[in-house]
Amino acid sequence: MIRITKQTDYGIVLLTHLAAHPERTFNAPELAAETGLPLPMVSKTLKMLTRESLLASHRGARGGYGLAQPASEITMNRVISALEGPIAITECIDTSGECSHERLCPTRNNWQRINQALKEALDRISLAEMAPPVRTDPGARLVQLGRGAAIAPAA
Amino acid sequence: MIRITKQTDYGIVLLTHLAAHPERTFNAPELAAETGLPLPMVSKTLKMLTRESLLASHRGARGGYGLAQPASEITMNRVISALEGPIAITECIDTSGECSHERLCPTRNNWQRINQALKEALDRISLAEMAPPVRTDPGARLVQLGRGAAIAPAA
DNA sequence: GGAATCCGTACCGAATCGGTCCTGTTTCTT
DNA sequence: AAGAAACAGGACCGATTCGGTACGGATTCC
Repeated sequence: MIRITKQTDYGIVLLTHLAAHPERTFNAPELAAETGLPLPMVSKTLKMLTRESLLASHRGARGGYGLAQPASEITMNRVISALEGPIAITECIDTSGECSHERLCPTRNNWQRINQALKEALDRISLAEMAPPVRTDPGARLVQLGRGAAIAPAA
Repeated sequence: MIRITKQTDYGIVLLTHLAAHPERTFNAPELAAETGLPLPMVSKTLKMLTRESLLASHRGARGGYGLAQPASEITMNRVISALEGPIAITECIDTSGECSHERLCPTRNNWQRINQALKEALDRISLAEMAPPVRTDPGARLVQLGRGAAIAPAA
């Protein structure tokens, strides 16, 4: 439910990896190797993030990718929006005029309310917060089960 | 992006319709007619909402559906969770043990953070808030373009 | 007993997703 | 100046999911 695509998952993994090494730049094969993700997907995802200006790219030999901004200034809202495309639609959201269900459909405005709530929630989380601090205290170790990508408001 | 399915959209339309007439109960054909939605889908959606105990059903002749609880006590989190299924997974979220990416994947825990943020955002919106109050003041009329179902954190 | 109504489930076409590949274009190195 | 390294942009394909339909069964009212 309210699931993000695998590519978005990949994107976040890549971004956090970049955020963890701000001094370096990475090319696509390096990132694929270091994250364990399939190269073609990594490449595709990096392109997309660059187009949305979350990443800065450098072409040619010795080219590569780096964060376009400090990780603390990149919000998860921007990341997810960039990768999942601008909007998800059910039919009539962009038919910015009449709608045959108009009279039967008073919920329209309240979707904006939900949109807004989710948007704000994601805006409060920065990429810097997603990249885990390097833990040296063993007692504070977190349980890490694997890569997950569920956004589940399940109770 | 982070899109809900059409069925969830339908479900919310149906629930708000029910919430707007708490005294009545409706059978599936009535709801389909009054909301303008296709009957088979309406039926399917109502069943699902019943199974998740958001609706109370009554079988047999003169049967029908009604809200299982007051609209103010039903949160959008519950509604969406009920219709979109409990969880959306990318591979290894339920492989509750090892994960081959374990060392490469420090983001796992932070997904919980995002999950939690979205969950809380949706928990703050009740069904009662989605069903628009009957407006008698023309000056306060809202612009209603149609049915929409985008959950877009686009900036 | 019959009709109305909900319940479960199987099924199908269409769209989207995950993934690959190929052909540019740019830039560094020698 | 030439060639290699790396990004850029699409086209393409199989598999899954989504939107929608249909049918047989169970339950309750009249």
